[in-house]
Amino acid sequence: MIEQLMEEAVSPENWHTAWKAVVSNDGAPGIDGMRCSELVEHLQRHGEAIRAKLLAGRYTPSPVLRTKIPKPGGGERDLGIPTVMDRFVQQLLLQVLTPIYEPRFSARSYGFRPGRSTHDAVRQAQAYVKEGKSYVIDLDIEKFFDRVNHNLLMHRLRETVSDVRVRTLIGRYLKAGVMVNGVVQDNEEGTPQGGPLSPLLANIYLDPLDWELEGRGLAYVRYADDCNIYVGSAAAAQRVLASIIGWIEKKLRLKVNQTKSGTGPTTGRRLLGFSINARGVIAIAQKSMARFQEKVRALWRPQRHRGNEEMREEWNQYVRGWCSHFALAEEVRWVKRADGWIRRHIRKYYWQRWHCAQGRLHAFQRLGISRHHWVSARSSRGAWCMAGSPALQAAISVASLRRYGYLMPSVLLAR
DNA sequence: CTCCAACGTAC
RNA sequence: CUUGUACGUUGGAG
Ligand SMILES: Nc1ncnc2c1ncn2[C@H]1C[C@H](O)[C@@H](COP(=O)(O)OP(=O)(O)OP(=O)(O)O)O1
Repeated sequence: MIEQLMEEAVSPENWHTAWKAVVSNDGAPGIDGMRCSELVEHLQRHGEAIRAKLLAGRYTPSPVLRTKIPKPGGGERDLGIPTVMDRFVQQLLLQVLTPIYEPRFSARSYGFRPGRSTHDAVRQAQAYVKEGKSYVIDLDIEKFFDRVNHNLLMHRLRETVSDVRVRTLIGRYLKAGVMVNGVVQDNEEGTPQGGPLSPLLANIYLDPLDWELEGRGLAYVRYADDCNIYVGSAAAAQRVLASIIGWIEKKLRLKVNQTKSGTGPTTGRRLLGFSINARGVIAIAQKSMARFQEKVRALWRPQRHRGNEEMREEWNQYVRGWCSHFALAEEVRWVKRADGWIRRHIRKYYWQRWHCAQGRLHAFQRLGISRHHWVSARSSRGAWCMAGSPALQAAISVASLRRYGYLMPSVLLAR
């Protein structure tokens, strides 16, 4: 059964879902310039030949296309974009390897895994803090995907994947090379940032780290290369940090990113866009909040070709998505509670761009919301906006977020 | 539960 | 012409 993994990979059903996945992503072409929309035709024409090559273990992937994108924190990310065909083949492998590896992975690993979310990871971290482990060792690996060691990874794969064709194909993908400015270069390490299989390979590569941490009885969560270990004291944190860095460099042959990694109280350190204080309250991390504010300002900048209704719609869909992720944070929960309360008392809501502080003040006073729960007119300028679904829920004062630690609900006039 | 579209976040 | 995995929100077809 496990000997015929490649047969399973090229089965009609797997073939079809892999094709669906690549086409629905609708990503950019690789070095051959073939678009996702052209994949259907290509598979109809060469599908059988490709299937035969895969089964014979004679398929050779193309190099990936090097594209640079800016990272949120500054710096550049080197993407490696495989051709649409190679993304399809990797998708075939991903779909058969995932059910094999999923049950073997640690329960504390959350990144890139089906059925596991950032929320699950943060809630687990919160549980640790509530147990009194309010110091964290935050480990981040330097250029993680780009530095994955081929030999080590292939050894890992040998332990669980018996089908040689699958293993050699993965090996070829790792060594497929990159095209930079039209010139193909060899690569001796790394798995491409942009390969459908890369996230799974990354988890396979870091799997021993999970077992090492669990073996040491440490309380931790891991999301891709971002590993957070929770301990009860600053001294323990320092001790564990040094020891784990050594282990990672020796056993995993990876460098720990010294600038991103460190130890400290959980308050002020960020985990997946959140921060957790000593009492276990989850808040929006400063960096994520800053990004949000930046985006809000851009969204609200008046533009000629953009009408008011259009702006409002754009804003609503952005905030809906944003709030769905940060719904775990206390600030957003507070707004939602306030919204429920406001809904019960007011039928009509109003969307406004510029401040109208007096009107709001009166509205709040009529509603019995006390003064310290809202913002001064000075700090609110230009920053009032509506949160949530088109039906509206509450307004948020971006300017006051950090000062008060909560999102401010605001209510408004009739339409 | 599967699939389609739009959008958001994490890495 | 910005790739990938995963999760989530809204809407739609079964
Ligand atoms: N947009 C993306 N597309 C594809 N892969 C990504 C993307 N973002 C992150 N990854 C993958 C590849 C990264 O090696 C890995 C960890 O991300 P991240 O820690 O942000 O950067 P990095 O480890 O490559 O560099 P560094 O940590 O040194 O800044 O997750």
